Amino acid sequence: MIQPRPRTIPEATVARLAVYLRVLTSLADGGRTTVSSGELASAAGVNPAGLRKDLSHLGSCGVRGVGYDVRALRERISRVLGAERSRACVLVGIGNLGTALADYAGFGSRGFRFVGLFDASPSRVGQVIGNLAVRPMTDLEATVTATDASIGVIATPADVAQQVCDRLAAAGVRSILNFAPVTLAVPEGVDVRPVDLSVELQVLAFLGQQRAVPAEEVTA
Amino acid sequence: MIQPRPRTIPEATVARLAVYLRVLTSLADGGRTTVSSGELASAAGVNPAGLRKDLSHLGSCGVRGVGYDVRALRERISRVLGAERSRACVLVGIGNLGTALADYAGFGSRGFRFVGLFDASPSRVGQVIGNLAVRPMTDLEATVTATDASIGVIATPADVAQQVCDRLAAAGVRSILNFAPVTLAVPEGVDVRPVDLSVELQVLAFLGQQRAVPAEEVTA
DNA sequence: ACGACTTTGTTCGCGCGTTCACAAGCGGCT
DNA sequence: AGCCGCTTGTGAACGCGCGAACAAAGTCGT
Repeated sequence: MIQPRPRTIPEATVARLAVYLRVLTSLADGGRTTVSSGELASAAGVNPAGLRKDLSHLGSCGVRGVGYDVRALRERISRVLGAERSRACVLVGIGNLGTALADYAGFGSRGFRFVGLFDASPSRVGQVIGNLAVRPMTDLEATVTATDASIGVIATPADVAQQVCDRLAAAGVRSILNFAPVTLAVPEGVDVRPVDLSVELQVLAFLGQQRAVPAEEVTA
Repeated sequence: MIQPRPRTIPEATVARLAVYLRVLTSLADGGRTTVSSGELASAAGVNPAGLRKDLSHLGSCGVRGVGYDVRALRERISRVLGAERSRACVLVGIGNLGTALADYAGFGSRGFRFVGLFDASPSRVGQVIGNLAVRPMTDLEATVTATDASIGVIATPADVAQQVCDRLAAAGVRSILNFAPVTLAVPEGVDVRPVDLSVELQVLAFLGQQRAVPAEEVTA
């Protein structure tokens, strides 16, 4: 009875689990103690059957005829995602976006804590955000090593993102969240998750325009 | 010769097309005139065959034995995505994140222009970002109507995001990019694209942790 | 205590997206 | 002009994720 579950959870499911976790926390704050899959699915914007399948990946935790215990489910998802252990993150590029990220309280409650903020501009160095002072780029490697940070966030201009990425990877960071509008090249064993705001907007715009034209198609 | 192509492009392909567009622009700026699929795929971080299939959705545009003409391909993708026409966007919530979005020059070059910045806080109203002044929330509907804005960006705190969303939808906005960590409910015909930074971080952290444990699995 | 209702957990079938592999086509060289 | 090598475009197989339908199970009412 060592490994009752397959150990592999689809990436799409993981992303949804994080959403469920958010919704469950909100429900718990509202005083709810149990939820049905239908209700939770509606709150998360997904299909009820899919939600149950997602939850089945982490073993049975619901009660038939009743639903899920909000607190217990939250606890279990939190454990599976590893959100209970605090993860050290470093953030490079303290512009408006970097400041927003450093300031965002939502990270702390999800198990992420910034242990270093870095910027190349001397005018930014020394500035305090949250309860952390911005440090010069020269301190990057030492901080990563000292804090054993496993996650790096890149919020720099595009033209320096690759070299920042190289330094992070060389320092031992294995996971990188990249907000710069470039595709990063990384060595084997490091994964990058790109978040490109222009891409998001363009997809959105395209879907909107595609939804608008079918009238023309009918005329053909 | 009315509709030589199927008219429907998979959403995943659209997202990648936006990336190709970015890479092509970068290549054009570097003076390149032609690229092979392999080269472009490597620069975009995807499989060469997949890239060719993606490109095939918009008709043949490459030359066999040579590759793709950088400028022509860029032009065609740009046209398909509708990036040539300027789209009016409104942005609600001018905190650090909102300021970062309003300031980001990359949107303009991709066919998006902000026509209104809104914030509930009187202290923010009047502040000028880019070349636009922040306006009070009361002006929201009038601005959307007057500019025929089709895209709304929500960068507000979570607790007001839903009501902002409702107002945008009621005013005629059909596409919404949501940075607030909540799942928005929208009427039929409106689509929302959520960008939740906590979710991104959690997925990244989970993949990293999942990659770290298989050693334990070997012992079993 | 028994029956019926509610809700979970799972299994099946479908459609999509991705990947590999091959044929067609074009340029360059002789 | 003809051949060769390179690259595109497409067809087919594979795998995965998604959605719907069914059986198990537990609770509430009588």
